[in-house]
Amino acid sequence: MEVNLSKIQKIRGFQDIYGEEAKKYRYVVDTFRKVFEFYNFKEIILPYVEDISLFKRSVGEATDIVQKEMYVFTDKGGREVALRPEGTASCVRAYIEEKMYAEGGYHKLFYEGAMFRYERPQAGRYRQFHQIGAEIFGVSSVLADAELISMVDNVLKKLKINYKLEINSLGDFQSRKSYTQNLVNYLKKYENQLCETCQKRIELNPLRVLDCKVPTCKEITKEAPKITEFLSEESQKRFLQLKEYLKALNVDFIENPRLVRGLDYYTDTVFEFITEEIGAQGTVAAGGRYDNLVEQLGGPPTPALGFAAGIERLMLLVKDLPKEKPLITVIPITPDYNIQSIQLSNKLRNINLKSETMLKEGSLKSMLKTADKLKSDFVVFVSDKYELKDMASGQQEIFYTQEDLIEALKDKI
RNA sequence: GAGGGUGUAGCUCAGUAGGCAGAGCACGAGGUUGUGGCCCUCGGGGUCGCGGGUUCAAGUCCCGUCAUCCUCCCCA
Repeated sequence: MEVNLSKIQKIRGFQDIYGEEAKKYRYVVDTFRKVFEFYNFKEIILPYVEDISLFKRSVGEATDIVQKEMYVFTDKGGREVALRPEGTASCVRAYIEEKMYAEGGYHKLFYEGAMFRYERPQAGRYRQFHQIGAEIFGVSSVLADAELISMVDNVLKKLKINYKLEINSLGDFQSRKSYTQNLVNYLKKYENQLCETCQKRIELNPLRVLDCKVPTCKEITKEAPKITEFLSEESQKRFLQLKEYLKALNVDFIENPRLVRGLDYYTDTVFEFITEEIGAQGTVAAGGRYDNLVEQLGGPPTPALGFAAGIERLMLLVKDLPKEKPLITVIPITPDYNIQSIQLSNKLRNINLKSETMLKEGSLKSMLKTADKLKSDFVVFVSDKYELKDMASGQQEIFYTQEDLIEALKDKI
């Protein structure tokens, strides 16, 4: 078998992120991390591979994620494992496994990294994609819901992107159950008018029918019972309070009674930050409360909530990146000045100036051209003197000592 | 899983009716023997995504396949 190395390419739905894109990635992530820090969230670094049943039991056996999108394999020890398709499940598992509940108080955690879902790639969707998210364990107060949503709102504002926030309440387990029953009864009356997928949804995931884009389905669900009518008194109170807190925090939101989320574990608060600027995959961040999940996965009853943001989708919306430090490129006029040049570069770096030594040898003309390609803001020609060139204006100044040169540079930067 | 668009130089793309593989930009050298961007000259670069078929002859027509983009489904 002949193998042509030149033809190896990245596999479908995976990507190399480099250059400007890598900067955007870093910018999005760093913006979140800074805000997390001020909200006193602590980082948790989670495994990429988990026992497959973790996702079956949390995300939901019936969901598409579990049914058809997981990267599953058997390891050499015969374990059925999966590349994580989302972060909350692992985070909950860790919370229980590390017995964080025993430490008292409550826990605010954040994570970041790759997730894997075997789907057809399209705009803003990859098979390996990246999320950054946060979870709060051990708090039932609506204050937590409000602060979490407001925190995401803050980050998106810092990133200067256009979005809208939709919120809804799915109610507690009981109200969700009685609502679902009512909805199913209603939908059954119109079953043969619904689209094919919605007909299946009646059994599998009736709430999702509310989200259907098919016009006839929309028409039918318009008159359907609304979840808000089925909320328990407690859930209603919570939802009212959430809205009050959000207003107090100057967070603009839209109430969307049709908003349901795809994952099984949500209770009460759900929210979605949506944009219309990146095509069909408009959700950039989403989350909600999941008060039963910790217990479901074998931990003590623990109220919890969280969110996750799609880094690639946010990258599509980020327009301008923060300004970078100006670049000073040091060019030895002949190889005789190589040593002086590398020493000068080092000196500049040690005083926190960004410096590049011209590593490509050639005519002075070609070196200067390369310096231009590297987007140098300044060039220093090193000979028996130092000539500082401002690349934008083309003006040059001569210095006879490195000290004088550095003083002049400091003034300009 | 279903539907549609696109694969020709590093990049963006042209390639008419099947008849020698092209342009612009980028890259390299020179014009300017110590100075980038503008201009001029010259130059290096291609398994035309891959495999098969039709034909005297295929980038062009046919079949398959892979990749990519977009849409549905679903999700961040």
